[in-house]
Amino acid sequence: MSRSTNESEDDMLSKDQSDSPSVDEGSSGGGSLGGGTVLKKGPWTSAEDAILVDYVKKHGEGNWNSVQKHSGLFRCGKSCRLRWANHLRPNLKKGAFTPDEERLIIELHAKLGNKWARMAAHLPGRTDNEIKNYWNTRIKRRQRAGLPLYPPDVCLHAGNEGQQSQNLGDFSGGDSQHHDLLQSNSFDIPDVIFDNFKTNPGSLPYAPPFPDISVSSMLSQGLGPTQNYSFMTSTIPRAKRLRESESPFPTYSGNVTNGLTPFNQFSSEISEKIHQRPFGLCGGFPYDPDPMNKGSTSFGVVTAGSHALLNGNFSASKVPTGAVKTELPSLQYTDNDLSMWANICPPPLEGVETYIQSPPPTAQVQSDCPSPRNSGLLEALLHEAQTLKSVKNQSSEKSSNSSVINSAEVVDSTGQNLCETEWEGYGDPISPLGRSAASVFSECTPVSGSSLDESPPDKASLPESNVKVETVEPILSSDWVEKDESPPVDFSRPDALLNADWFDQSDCAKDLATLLGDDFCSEYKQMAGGTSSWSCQWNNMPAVCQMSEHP
DNA sequence: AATACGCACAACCGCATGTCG
DNA sequence: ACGACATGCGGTTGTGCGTAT
Repeated sequence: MSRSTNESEDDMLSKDQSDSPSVDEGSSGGGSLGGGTVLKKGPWTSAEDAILVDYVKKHGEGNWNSVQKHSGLFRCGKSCRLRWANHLRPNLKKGAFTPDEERLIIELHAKLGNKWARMAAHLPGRTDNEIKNYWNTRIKRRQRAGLPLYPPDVCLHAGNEGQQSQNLGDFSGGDSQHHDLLQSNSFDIPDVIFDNFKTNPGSLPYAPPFPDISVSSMLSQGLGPTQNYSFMTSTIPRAKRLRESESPFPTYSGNVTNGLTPFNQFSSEISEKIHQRPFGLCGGFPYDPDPMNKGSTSFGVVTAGSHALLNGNFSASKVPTGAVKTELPSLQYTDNDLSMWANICPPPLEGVETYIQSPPPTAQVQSDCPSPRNSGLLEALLHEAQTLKSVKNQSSEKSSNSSVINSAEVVDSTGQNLCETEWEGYGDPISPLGRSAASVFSECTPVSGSSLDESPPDKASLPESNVKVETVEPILSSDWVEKDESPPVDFSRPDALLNADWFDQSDCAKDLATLLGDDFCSEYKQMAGGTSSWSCQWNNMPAVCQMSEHP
């Protein structure tokens, strides 16, 4: 931002002032108005800026097309508006982004996706173009380095922050909000959430045991789980954020104690975002809903913005059927994409096993399931929660991992990819929520080293064939770590699959490891071995989506 | 010193949306 | 309801600078 075209523009100034602007059709070319007037294009000169500023002072913003008429500027209204908004507008903040701003951008992008204008609304003095440029260069850098787009703690915060922010009002009108965000210096998870979760240590960290109640009714009644509804955010343990403290991203250690209820915040946003971002609260993440992209391909759904690309884990064998954009964080589904949900939505509650065993879900379950398309994101959440709940119930009814093994065997016998089905059990691959666990892994993998942006990926040096799950030390619970006991398989945890014996031995495990990336494994190993705080995080995790008010 | 490359930035373009007659 | 117009937004491209080779 420090760069200014004015210096070079000044050189052009004399020329532009002496020459008719209409003939400036140099390298930048020129446009023409209907009347035959050739509109100038390319860099703005100081003189033009002055003219535009003067015009705005006199006439105010707006009526950009009349600028050319009244001010003599040979610029189209669009160009004038852009110039004003990005450079001439008062209170514009110039210079590099501060760490706080960078952090906020990341947070906002995690929430909003490529909604630069909305993000800019949270960054006083910054323009959408600035933010966009910053982000684009940033993702290029990270993409090149094979790093996840978001710092792990951002993944953790994103949903929560989004929830919090909703109580502060709509984004569009949320000047107060972004001030709060900036001033509070607190993107941390409210401690109240963690405290709450301590009372529910057995609850699913990312598998919300939603009660069988209508989400829409919850919305309509304005009630819902309060502090415990932090579903996706809590999938990223705090330990990751601790690691993040070593990153160039500032670590926000303050506590958000605004007394707001995340669910209320969330729910208030749902209706607004359902259509534009069916991915939902965490849909801002450019996560691939399907960690392996298999669901996408198998159902012919293009998951634009698949982060597999960004992570360098993209498999050529899984090229989506459509055009793949290298970056579409907002992951907005097309109607076609959404329409698929109705066909792949597993039945609630008891349907998981059936769902897992069933070959193509398309022919399966749909009737009872409120599809995200039909009923909105929250219903999708509910659906997933129910699915997860079923999984958990199964795993608890039987011995810790037998149910999944059975499911896996069944699936294997049907020829369906175990990994796919297993992950589907945690979320529809195409569902906007399907990213819940796996995509978090791929996206929010903690990054060791001192720089998230610069540190090269470890995975690059690891041959895929060497990816063995047993090399990945499962996230350890501090209890049995100290006791040197074999940990029970807790399928409520994303790493449970890696810990399970079946996983070690299955071919799909290798596939999964390959698809998730070696960094997934190695970093989990790092987490397990590098810090015990990670293991503690699961125990202290907020009861994701657990509604204490609705046991 | 010359070149290639990456980065940051500015600006343009196309499309979507809103407003008004 | 419809079309024209204005505006906003996001994606993309062009350009200059700094740095590495």
